[in-house]
Amino acid sequence: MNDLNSNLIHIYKSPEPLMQMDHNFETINQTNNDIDLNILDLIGQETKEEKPQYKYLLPKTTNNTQILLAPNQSQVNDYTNQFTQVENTTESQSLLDKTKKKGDRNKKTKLDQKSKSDVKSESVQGSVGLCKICGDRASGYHYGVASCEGCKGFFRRSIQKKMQYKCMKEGNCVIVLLNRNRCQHCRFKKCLEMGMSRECVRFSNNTESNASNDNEKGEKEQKKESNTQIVDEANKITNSTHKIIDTAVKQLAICDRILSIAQSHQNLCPYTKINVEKNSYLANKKLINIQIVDKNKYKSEKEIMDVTKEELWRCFNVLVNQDAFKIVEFAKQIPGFDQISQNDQILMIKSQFFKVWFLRIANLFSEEESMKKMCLTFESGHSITEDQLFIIFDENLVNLMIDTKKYFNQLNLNDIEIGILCGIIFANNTEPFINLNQEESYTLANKIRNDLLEALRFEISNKLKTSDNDKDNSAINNLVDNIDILLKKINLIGVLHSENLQHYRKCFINSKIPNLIGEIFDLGKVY
Amino acid sequence: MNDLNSNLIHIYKSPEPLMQMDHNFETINQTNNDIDLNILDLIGQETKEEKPQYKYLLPKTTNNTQILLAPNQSQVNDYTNQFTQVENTTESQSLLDKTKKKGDRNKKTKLDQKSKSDVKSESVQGSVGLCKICGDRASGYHYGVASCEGCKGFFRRSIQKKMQYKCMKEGNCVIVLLNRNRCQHCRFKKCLEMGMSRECVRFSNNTESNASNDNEKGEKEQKKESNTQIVDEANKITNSTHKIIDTAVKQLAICDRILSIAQSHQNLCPYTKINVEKNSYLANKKLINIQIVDKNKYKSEKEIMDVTKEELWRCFNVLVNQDAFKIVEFAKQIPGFDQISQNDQILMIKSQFFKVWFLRIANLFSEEESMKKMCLTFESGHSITEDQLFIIFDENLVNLMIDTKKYFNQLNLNDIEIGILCGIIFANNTEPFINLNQEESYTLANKIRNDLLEALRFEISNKLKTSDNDKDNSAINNLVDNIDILLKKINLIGVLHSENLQHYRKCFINSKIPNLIGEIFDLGKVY
DNA sequence: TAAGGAGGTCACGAGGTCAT
DNA sequence: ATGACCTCGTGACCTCCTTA
Ligand SMILES: [Zn+2]
Ligand SMILES: [Zn+2]
Ligand SMILES: [Zn+2]
Ligand SMILES: [Zn+2]
Repeated sequence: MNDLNSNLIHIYKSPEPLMQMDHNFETINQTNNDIDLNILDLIGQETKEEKPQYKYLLPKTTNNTQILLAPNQSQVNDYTNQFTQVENTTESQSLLDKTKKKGDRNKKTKLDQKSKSDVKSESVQGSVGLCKICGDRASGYHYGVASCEGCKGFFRRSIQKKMQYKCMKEGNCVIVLLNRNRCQHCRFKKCLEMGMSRECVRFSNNTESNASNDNEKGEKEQKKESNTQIVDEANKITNSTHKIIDTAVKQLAICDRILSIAQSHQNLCPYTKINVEKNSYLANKKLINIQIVDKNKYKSEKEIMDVTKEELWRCFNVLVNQDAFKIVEFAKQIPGFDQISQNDQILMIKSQFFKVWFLRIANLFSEEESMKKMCLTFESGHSITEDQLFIIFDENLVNLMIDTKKYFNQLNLNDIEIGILCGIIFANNTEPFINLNQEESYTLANKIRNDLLEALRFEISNKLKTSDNDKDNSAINNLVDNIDILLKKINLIGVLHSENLQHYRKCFINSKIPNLIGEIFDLGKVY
Repeated sequence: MNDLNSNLIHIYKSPEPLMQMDHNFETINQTNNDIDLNILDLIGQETKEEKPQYKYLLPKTTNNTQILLAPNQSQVNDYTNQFTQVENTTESQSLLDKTKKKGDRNKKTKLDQKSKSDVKSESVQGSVGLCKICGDRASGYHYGVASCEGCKGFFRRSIQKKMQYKCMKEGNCVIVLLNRNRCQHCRFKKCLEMGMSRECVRFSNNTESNASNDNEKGEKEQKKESNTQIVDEANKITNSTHKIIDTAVKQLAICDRILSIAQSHQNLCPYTKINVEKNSYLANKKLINIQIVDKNKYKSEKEIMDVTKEELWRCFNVLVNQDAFKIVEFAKQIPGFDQISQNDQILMIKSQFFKVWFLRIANLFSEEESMKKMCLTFESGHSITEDQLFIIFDENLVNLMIDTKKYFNQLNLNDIEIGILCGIIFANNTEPFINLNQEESYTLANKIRNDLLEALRFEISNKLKTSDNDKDNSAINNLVDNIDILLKKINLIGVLHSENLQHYRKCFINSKIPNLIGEIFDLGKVY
């Protein structure tokens, strides 16, 4: 019967069965299974009744069909469902679980989501490599095998609920990231094949577990997969594609961030190039001039100076106060800023306010042609001269402001970059946070800062984009470094300014200070 | 009031108000609007009561705040919104909204007894926006597209039940919420157009901040004129990034398609290189030998030949029949094939069967060393020689088969490519469809074909990938062209074979033909 | 204490249900 | 047939716990 190479001999016996085959030849006769099948059985019945032309088994014989299609059989009609989970209704327990969980869900509070959006998956990546089951990025060794969160969870659930899966195809589905959810049976099978085991002792011995894994891996992989080729390729493509997508998504996020903050800035800062162009404050410049009418009232020059100084200081504050609203609003619109506790939002605004204010208005801190002096022009058109500034503030501060402004000019920043920088300055707060857990505020602020730095770099590299790559990078780095210097200068301005404030807090206690500015600068509170 | 360049003059009048400003200077006094504001008003109240230190307006003065933030105020909320994507419910929103939003952060805080529906609707709307198909409120991403429950269910039913719709108009009905139930055909069409697909399940899970953003962003951007520069730049980046993502997603879909069809092929075709290697049919080759025992029974040589021919033909059919089940099954597993109406599925299988069969078995249609003749080996190990084929079929057909086989060898296709090609051949059907609206079947078949061609090209380019790009493309194009020639040859085989069938239909009416093959080849029906 | 794996949590979206 | 609502599997993220 099993003679290799033995030819089959058909021996003619009688005309009725024209030819007769020897026993061996039965193997190429129709097997029993085949007898009644026709296309419709294979294609499956449609609900509507038509097509009498394919009449074999047209009446529903689902059972027959099931039996007859032995090999691939039970799924014939289910292939449509191949994405659904076969679901074996592990009833009672799971139902209980669910209802309970539902209760929990409602309890969910704000605490988690702030942290949720933050960290994302990046923390997990790296070291471990790829999931042995599906090729996704592994998050560590789970149940003895390097595997991803998905396969880990899947295996845990499968064991916990004692799931019984059934394959819709031949039980040899290829499992890769792309399709790992399409066949639970084969996924579970592969988990086992790869050596997953719930009993796997947790911290037995690293080397041991590694070794055993490797062994099993070796064995299994040999057995496994006629289609390693396919799997490898799929994994390769999937991974590279995911990388591309990750990058692109990240870019989109950055772009989104830039757009957001740039718009906020443009809308809330009257001193951007675009807004200045539109409104021409400079053309409407109105210099502030303070004259003491009756000088005799005062005993000394010094007293007159003090009075003048105080009034200038007051005017300055009134003018700054008008910007203050917008600056505070801008801070609030920084993506992520509102995640920080209010205490610390206020803290950050207070500590960084003057720096941001300066950077915003730097564009309108320029030389008055007629006077050859620097002149600071506000939105309302009122201007304060360099000389007046020297009256108001410490000499060092004003000099630093002028110096910084010059440096600022050299960098030739556009509105977008300035907007981002304002955000960075806010996030750069170095005052100790006062929230219950400072750490959280610190983390949040740091995230904002890093995100914005990333955005800044992206924006810069976009601005400087040319055909030459290498040159770009150095140019970018150069500009970034210079911006860093600028930030340091501005930071120093902030420091000097707050020193100045100390003086005002002591000397001009009764000055009428706008409330917002008063709060920001801690003025009018020291009685 | 608007004197350009008019300096403000502060005239000292009395010591009490140390200085007095002229009218103009009032403009740099606090405006009424500013009077009551402090940081907390701007930052917004936190629910817990703390911080007495910022006492201005600590009691909720939401209305005031609104009024006071006069200038950009109504937008102010918008800007904030743009980060959280809460749509403007166009109500008398304002700070109310703001506080609500804050609650909203914690997405499902049902503790807030408020109106459950409110919270829910907002959160739903906020997170995904509108249904891409009908404009209703989307309930999430379904089948890859932001869509409402209605469209989701509609698409699911359409797929599950393989519905065939027909448009009563021109097939270009506009689908909106109000009329979405008027024309199923166009609704389904729009679902597909918007990218709904069962295979394309959304993968990236951190769409929270990105995916939903971009569309709405786009709308908003158009409204803003002020900073076209930013918008342009952002749009440019966004668009290019989206293209990247689209490409990547498409790649994933292609990869999925390849994976799916390659696996089906591997599972259902015994003649793939891998399967042959595993099972070594060739080693078990059993030649079919038909001998007429009693030659005297027949009058002429011709009669004997006819008898032999019929028996060989019968054997051939039995053997092919065993493959037929798998071939039909394979066809059904072609992604998208089950969307076609059953009539036309059957039509396609019937018209393309022999071509696919040949391509599948081509690998085992090879020269028998001992005989120096071509020999066709089936899964069961039974073989049919070239000579026998010449008996069974027309000389032209057999010659073409041999020629095609040689050409096939030159191309050195791998299993994956052959699998995809089998799919392409099925989809290549040129017989007129018999479904009520042929157009639909045609469209579907064409889509399958194009998808598979894309997949084939992708697979080929992957296979041929080297460091050199240009060379690749020409190599790819070359191979694609050659495959095209192969397909044409195979097509001709199909044509010749069906001509041969005509003959058998007439001459061997009483042959016992396996049912499936009988139906596929329309045999045994012509009484 | 840090590292890292165990199990738990819950938003999300798949398919299902049933009053309309 | 439709779609609001339901059930439940999935996996990214979390906390807890063990071990070095
Ligand atoms: Zn995995
Ligand atoms: Zn499976
Ligand atoms: Zn819809
Ligand atoms: Zn229509």
